[in-house]
Amino acid sequence: MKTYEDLANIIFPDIDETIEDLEKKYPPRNCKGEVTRFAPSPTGFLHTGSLFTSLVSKKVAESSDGVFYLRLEDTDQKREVVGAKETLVSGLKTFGVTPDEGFDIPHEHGEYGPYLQSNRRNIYRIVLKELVKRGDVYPCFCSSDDLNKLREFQERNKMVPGYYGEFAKCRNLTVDEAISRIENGEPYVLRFKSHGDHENKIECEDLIRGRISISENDLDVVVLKSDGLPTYHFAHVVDDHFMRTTIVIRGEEWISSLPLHVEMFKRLNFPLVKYAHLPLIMKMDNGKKRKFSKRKDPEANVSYFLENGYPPVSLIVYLMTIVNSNFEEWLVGRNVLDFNEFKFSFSKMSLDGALFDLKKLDYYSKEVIASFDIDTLFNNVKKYAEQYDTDLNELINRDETYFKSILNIERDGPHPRKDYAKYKDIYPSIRFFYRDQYEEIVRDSGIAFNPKFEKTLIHEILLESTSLYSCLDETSWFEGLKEIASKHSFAKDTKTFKANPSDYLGHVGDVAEMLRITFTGSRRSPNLYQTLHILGEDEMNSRIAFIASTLLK
RNA sequence: GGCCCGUUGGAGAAGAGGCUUAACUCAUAUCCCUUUCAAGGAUACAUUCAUGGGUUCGAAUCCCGUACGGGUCACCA
Repeated sequence: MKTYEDLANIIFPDIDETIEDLEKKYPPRNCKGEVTRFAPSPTGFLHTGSLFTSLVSKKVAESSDGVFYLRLEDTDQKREVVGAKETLVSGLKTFGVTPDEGFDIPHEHGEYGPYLQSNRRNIYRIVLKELVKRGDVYPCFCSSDDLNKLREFQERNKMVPGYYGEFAKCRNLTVDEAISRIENGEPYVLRFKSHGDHENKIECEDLIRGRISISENDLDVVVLKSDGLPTYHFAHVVDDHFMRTTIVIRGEEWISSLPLHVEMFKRLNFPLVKYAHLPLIMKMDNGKKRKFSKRKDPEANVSYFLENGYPPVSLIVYLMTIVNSNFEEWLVGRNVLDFNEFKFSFSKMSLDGALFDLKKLDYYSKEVIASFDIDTLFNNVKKYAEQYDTDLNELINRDETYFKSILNIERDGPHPRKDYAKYKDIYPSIRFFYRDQYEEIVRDSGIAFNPKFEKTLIHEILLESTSLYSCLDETSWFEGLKEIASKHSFAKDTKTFKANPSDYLGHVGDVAEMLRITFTGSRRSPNLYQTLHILGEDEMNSRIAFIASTLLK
């Protein structure tokens, strides 16, 4: 007659260490703050929702003088994607949600590692060995086929599906039988023997939701898969205990497995961590709310924002508006770039999923871009262009100083221009500054002067305007423009014109438009005077001559 | 379907029994400013808090039911 101890030794012949040893190896931290973590699995890109979760985790640690670490949950090799680890690490860095400790490339850092779950195999096996000894974990030889049949049977009979109670066949196997099947080479998994009863309710405390009452877990879940790696549930309990996490911050989708986790903590005699379950970020789809989807929503991938040239802080600021409801009010009257000084609190967190609002992102992104000083802006744009925007990059490389002066139009003063929500918007609106591009614009879309005015008149005004270049400042330049306008029977300002429209051909605005179209090929452009001086006198004259010649054809 | 969580304007939301004529931000609309645009300024936009009932002198706020939305039921996390 064999014992659980024999079983444990057969399953884990190489394990000598105990939970006790692990407790000594990973002692409680001497850190007064909260210990939080971000624990993604390397199955693809950095998800916008994950960024949100990690942002909150980072904020909580930061505001309590604690630790925020990164742990990679790579226990599902089938889903693992090459390069995903790097993407995750670099993603966090570019968004400024940098961990204090944990997984990193090339080397992880911290005293509580390894921070890559596949390297923690032995830790799980040590804990598991003890659980087998205690009879809390048992081998299960059911095939996925058996499991499917069980499930179908349960569904047919309208029973709760799952491996539990009387349906948990392998839980009642004798130790002798289990041992002989293992020795026969039969594949098996390890399951946790639940003591729970579905009829009993337990109360769980959630930092955001308060008390949640849920039925006890009664499922004998798999804790060790046949490939020797643990499942999420088990790894979560072991890792967050030995890495000394104090608050587990994760998505709302985990609430339903909370009873299982609570039961495991109890049976392991580990003090229960605190939990905070975050609302999911949602998306409107055909009038229905649903959670962000990897496949359907490009914005679910954080790189969407990078590719479009949103400054990373813009996304973070936007996410902050969802994180805490009082953030926006706090921000009023402050510089957006000071967003980091905001104090996070769980109580100001909403309970239901927010719809992702691109328009609001754009609004804050304009604020962010307008708040950058010109050098920062220039460097950011340059980096963006190098990576994602070849057209823009080509223009920048022609002459950086020239490009910088374009970027800097109307950025001084109390109300800097806010025309870009993302760097992708830059190229189409500034390319007219470059001669070849300008000619392309004129060729492709033509020159559309207001047909109200005679071509000869436009021609005359254009030629006269060349003398204005020497004006020393914008005021005198504009005065000069008014003189020209007035000379040709245009009102000097809109008001005068509106008072007696029949007395005039038009107003200065019409005259300015002629110049604007001539220089930029468009009726809309940034400040004309500054534009003119960036182009330079020669270029101005050349463009006037170019357009003027077409007028007299 | 079982279980869990949630429900205040188009969106994010404040609100903890009387101070709410429901804050603040985005969006939208109109007006002002203005040589165009981007801004900036002003105003408007929920007679009502999913719904039905209850508790109370008094409810968006407390209780119960209903509806709706979301999540979850894997050897995925």
